[in-house]
Amino acid sequence: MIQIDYKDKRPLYEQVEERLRALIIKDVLKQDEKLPSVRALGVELAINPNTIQRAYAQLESNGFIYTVKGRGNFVASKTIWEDSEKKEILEAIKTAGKKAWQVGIAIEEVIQCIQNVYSTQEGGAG
Amino acid sequence: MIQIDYKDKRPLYEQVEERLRALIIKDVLKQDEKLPSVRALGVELAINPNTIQRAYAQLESNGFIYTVKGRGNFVASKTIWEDSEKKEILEAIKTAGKKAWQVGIAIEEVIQCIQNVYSTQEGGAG
Amino acid sequence: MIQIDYKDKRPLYEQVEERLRALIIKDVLKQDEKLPSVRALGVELAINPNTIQRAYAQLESNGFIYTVKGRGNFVASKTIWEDSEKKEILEAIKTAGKKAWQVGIAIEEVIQCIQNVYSTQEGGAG
Amino acid sequence: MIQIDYKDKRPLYEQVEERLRALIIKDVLKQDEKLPSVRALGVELAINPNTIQRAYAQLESNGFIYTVKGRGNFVASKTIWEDSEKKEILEAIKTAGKKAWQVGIAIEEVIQCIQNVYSTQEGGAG
DNA sequence: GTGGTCTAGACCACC
DNA sequence: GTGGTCTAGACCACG
Repeated sequence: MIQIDYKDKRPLYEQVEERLRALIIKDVLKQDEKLPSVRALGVELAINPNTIQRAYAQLESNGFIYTVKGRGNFVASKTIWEDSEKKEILEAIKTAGKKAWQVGIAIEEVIQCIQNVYSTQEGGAG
Repeated sequence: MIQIDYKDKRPLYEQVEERLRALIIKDVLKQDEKLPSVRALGVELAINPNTIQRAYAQLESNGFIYTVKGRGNFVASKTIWEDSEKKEILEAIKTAGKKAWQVGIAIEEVIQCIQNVYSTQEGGAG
Repeated sequence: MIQIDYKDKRPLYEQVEERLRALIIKDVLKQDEKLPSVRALGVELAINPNTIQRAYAQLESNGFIYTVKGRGNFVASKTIWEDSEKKEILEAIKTAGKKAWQVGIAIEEVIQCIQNVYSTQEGGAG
Repeated sequence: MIQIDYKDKRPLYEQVEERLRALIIKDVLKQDEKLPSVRALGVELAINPNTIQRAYAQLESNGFIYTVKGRGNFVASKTIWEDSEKKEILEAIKTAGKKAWQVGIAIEEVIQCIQNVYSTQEGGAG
């Protein structure tokens, strides 16, 4: 399902969280679909279930999944996280843009870079 | 000179490093200008000199400052870090752009956002 | 595991770093093998764990090992450092060769010296 | 006469020593020629005379110059340092060669590298 | 138990 | 005075 990179310096739970969030955003995991249990995913990734638990807790508090006691974890509706996620990403773009301006990168170069990304993604994945 | 945010969860030395790097990039600290001594800055920020030392060491190994034993730390020439810094920033923009594409933000909105940043910066500071 | 030379004037962390790097290069420490913990090696060498920590940090930033918080330090893949290491060594040979030329050592003598080293190594270890 | 690089991390006195040693080895400074006084060189390089003094002391203890109280410092005879200098350089070549062997650099490549240095030097300087 | 950060205080080399 | 190293001891985050 997902892949752990032990050479990544971030904590494991953060990696698990990021990977799952990506799957949800890309709609690989559909709304109301059940996620693997903490134990199952723990076994699959050879990771302590506590670590998986923590990743799930983060995802829940960010609105990406919801938990039903005794049943498991399920993908939440897009409507819950979509707006805040978009806002966060635009914020990141602003910050990066500011830095680009500071080191004197021309706006044309930045826009060119963005257009490259979009055309590559649409061509490669779409 | 700089300000520490104790609510920030990143390590102190990283904050100090980031703040000083920003000052150097914005050309507030000019080439060959002397930085405050580790002890002086330590006192000013109420931080242990060792922590300042670590920040300076990082800045040096990234080419932003150079150190002369017994004399102090000085701002290095732009030419040393300029290229790698630009590359890093464009990389950040790519990453952010990718995420924007994934959550379905239109490219026009991203470009609009960038243009806002540039016009604000040029008007406000330039 | 390794040996500290207190007559050596270089800092302790640099010695530790050098010794471990040598073990990695010689393939005594294999890829993904776990290094001793900072505390354990500190006890073994009668050195403060912070000093070991610094050596490990340097090795990591040079790509010789990778660190997983809460797990330990592990030997990285050769492919990461191999090229830069080779370049560095050839640079050292150039510098030494230049000096040899300056004091008037004949090229034949230098080559003879190199050949001795290689035949000794291949006979003694290989 | 010589040039100081403030971005060089080695102590100043070591740089001064190295530069002067190079001039002596290359025979730019001939035997029994007078070196500038510590004060004069200090002024020229905008360096504390104590630092120059230390460099001269090192050069003297290594046999490259000799001091006559009240007269100044003079270049010593080649015969004094030539042998030890050669030995030291060959030692450096051995060490570098050993490292080259360890990372698997072919002996042909090392020899090629040496030959390049020699032909370049003889062509460029002679 | 693992690494990572931080402090306080010491000592050294350099200028 | 400057930076650089080292120690001892503490606390935190991670698994």
